[in-house]
Amino acid sequence: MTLSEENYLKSIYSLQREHRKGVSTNVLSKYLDAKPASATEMIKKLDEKGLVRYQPYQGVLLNESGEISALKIVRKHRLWETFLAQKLDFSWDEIHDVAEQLEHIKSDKLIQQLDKFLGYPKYDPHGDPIPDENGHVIKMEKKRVSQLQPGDTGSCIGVNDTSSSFLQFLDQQNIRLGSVIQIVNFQDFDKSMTVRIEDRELILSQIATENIYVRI
Amino acid sequence: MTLSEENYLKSIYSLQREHRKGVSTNVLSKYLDAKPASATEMIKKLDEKGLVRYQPYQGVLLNESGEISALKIVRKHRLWETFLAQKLDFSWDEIHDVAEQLEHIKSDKLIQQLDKFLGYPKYDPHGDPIPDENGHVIKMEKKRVSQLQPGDTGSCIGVNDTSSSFLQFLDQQNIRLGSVIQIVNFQDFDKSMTVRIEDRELILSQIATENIYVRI
DNA sequence: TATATTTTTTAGGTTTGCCTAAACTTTATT
DNA sequence: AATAAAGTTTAGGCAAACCTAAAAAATATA
Repeated sequence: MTLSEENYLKSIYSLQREHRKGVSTNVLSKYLDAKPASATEMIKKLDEKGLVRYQPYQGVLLNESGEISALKIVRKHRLWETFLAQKLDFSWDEIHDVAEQLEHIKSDKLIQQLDKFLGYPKYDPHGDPIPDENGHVIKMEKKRVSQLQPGDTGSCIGVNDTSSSFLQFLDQQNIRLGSVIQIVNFQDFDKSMTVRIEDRELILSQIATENIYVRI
Repeated sequence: MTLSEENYLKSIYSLQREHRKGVSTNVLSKYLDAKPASATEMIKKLDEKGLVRYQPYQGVLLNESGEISALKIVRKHRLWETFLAQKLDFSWDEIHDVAEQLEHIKSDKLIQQLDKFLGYPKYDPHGDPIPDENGHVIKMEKKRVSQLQPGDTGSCIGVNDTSSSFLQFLDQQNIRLGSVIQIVNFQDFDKSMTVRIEDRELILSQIATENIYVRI
């Protein structure tokens, strides 16, 4: 499997959660920062290889073998993220780009041994579950901070936006994995929230609250 | 720099030790398992980029900036080899292929942190010196076992042949980095040697003695 | 030295993955 | 329902890195 094929599979995997009826060419190409024509081309290739279900104009979804392949890449990505954070002291925002490269290294033994070396972690540094060797993932009940009510409390388990500017913002505000977030109140006019983290209060914009995941 | 360019640079670096007047298209293409025409093409590209000195029909050599680039790749390769051997329990013969992939990952911070994590090693698992950040390498006086005389003693610091069959043979014979090898005697008819390693004697063929490096 | 052999380069082709522009479908609007 | 807008596909190109076959240069041999 080529690097490009792997990237498309992983992208379709991420997008099909929110696009249950099919990931459109447009959405997929935007996600990958490519043109729609390129996406169409690759989708057709993956379809011929039997990794996706695709009807022209109707979007694309992974089939069973495509999902297995995608989960293998996700597993590698999350194990490498864990390695970078735990062993090499990478900060949240520095992790992504490098893991994106490392996930394409081809060696079963490498991943096995890395998993062992890290102590068989269940979650990556963003709080996302790491699929096991057979592609099984722990299902988690994630909520966005924006879905909480004043008075509710949750602990931070991950983010949606992984842009480095957002991750840097979180670092600056001392919001990290496991941080306990309590909703103090909600401003209707701009949908921002005042929250308490550790012993101080701060205001998070709507954009911010929609991009932080918590477990209650 | 593309993956292919990096592979060519690294290959020229390795080959120019033994081909001081210039690495020929033929030698280079064989080393990389490609056709001579492909090598010519890439050499011309590297020449245009100012990384090598090249005269048609006269072979190719790295110039200063090419050497710096090559040493950066060698540094990455050897650090990854060290990681695989020390932290992930890879055996000698399993290391090479994976390091070959890992060496192309682009991230200065990754290499810096990896170096630190490994405790700033000076030598890789094959006994080759790891260039520092500025491309400086420790020069070592390596000898082949075949160059020793009966009575001489050396400690194993590396190998020339890195084929997995040879590395497996060394594993089986318990010859590893740091093993102390003493020459017991030399058979003239087939140029094999009887050597003592730890507390037992064994016979090494000419091929074997030519492919094991020691420091005296 | 002339010729044969080997090595190297050039010319032209292939595949992968991207692109733009034009044609075609689907969806939204009036 | 007809038309406009948006999204998708097709057609034709391009660059990188490989290839084969033929031409050209260097080296070896008679």
